[in-house]
Amino acid sequence: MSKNTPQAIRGTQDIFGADAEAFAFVVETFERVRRLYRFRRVEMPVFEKTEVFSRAIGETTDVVSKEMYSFEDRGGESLTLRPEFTAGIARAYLTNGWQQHAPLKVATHGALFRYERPQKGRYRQFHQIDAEIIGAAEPQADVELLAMADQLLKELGITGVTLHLNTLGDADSRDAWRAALVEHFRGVKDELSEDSQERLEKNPLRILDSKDPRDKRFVADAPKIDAYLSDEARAFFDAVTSGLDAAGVKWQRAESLVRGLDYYRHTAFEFIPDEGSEAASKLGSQSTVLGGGRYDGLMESLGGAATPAVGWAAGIERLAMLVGERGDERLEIAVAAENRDREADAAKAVALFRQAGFSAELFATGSPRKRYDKARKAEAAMLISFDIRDGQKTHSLLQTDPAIPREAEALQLFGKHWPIVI
RNA sequence: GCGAUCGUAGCUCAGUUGGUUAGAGCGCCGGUUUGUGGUACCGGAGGUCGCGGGUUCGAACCCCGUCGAUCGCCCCA
Repeated sequence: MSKNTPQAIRGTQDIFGADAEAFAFVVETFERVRRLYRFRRVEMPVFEKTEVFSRAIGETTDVVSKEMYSFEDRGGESLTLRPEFTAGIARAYLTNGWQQHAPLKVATHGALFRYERPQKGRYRQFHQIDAEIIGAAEPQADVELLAMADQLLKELGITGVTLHLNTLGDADSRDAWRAALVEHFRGVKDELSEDSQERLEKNPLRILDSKDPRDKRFVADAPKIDAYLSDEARAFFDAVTSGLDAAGVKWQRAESLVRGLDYYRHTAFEFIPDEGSEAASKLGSQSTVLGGGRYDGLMESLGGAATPAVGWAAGIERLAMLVGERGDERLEIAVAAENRDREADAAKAVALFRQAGFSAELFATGSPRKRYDKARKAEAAMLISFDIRDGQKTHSLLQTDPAIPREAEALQLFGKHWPIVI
């Protein structure tokens, strides 16, 4: 590579080959499943006014305080490349009067941006699929959303991943629990890890899933959310779990699962690879493959009326790492021109096949005597060769197993123009 | 932001305690062989050894810096 060639931006990816096929498979499967659940497709802007994210996600979160790609446009307005979908969708809901469609089920996918150090399963420009139900207060909405996530993972063929489920309660429950946690950990502050001492001020809930052994001792006997749940919050969670059981969605309770963003209430969940599973090793140190929850307070933070909502998002790259190798689709027909004077015929044949809906590839460059071998390496279901031998135009056909559907049709089409010799 | 490992041909990698003009396989291009055949052989193109400085008679190799990649911490999808 010339030193004159600009390099790609750190943390961006040029996805190609098997990785690109796996990526496309994830998106295609998502599109199919979201139609099954009647989620409507939305397309969203890639950037928004910065305040859309800072107000919705929370000023003190890492995402807002240090990971946003923000810049001023020519009018001096602060804009930000979306670090997530939910805030932008909430803004669109309010801006466009989508209340008229409530309860509204929407789905989207695309690129997101976060300024972080890249590592396995983690990029500065990454991609997510996303599903939201807005304007639905009932636990059935949570159940439907989770059932869709569960079915998606199954249809992707992903195993060894389990739904971890928790409730953060309503606003009052969450605040009371938070206060109790702060009190509990403040008593042993000096013995906590440095990170957790900081978390005590910024985000005490996060101490619960600290990996540091110094913290784990105190996490075990920390106050549990269950003791602070209001009757309504408890009934809501019970309805979600029994709904999941009825829908056949396997789940496990994760009392210390909290989600990083400020707007979550009630249901919070993540799909996480089982420890020691193949999925876990494929993902490196990234664990969450799909995560989300209920965000009943978010619309108000953007100046809208209180609107209950639930949603989730999943990293396409992470899912793609779990779906395994997906090669290119098999070439149906390879056409070789083994003589320069047959190149026109070969090109014509390829055009005919393509117009009839067959995938076809032409091999008519480089040394004529090597074109057959090149065509052979394409491993097509059918190989047709044009040549001239002893002054006679010849056509040969090689078929390999398994045969393609419509094989007879392809042969007939070819036979209309050239005699076949087998 | 912090830490560890790594940068040699388009790709995967050799390269001895520092010692002539830097190598292989694959791929690419050409030629020969085979002639219903994924063969074999021959040849060719392609590298300021990431970049900059230092040590040395001499650096791909040692030292410093820098850029990049990978993996981990934090956090997250």
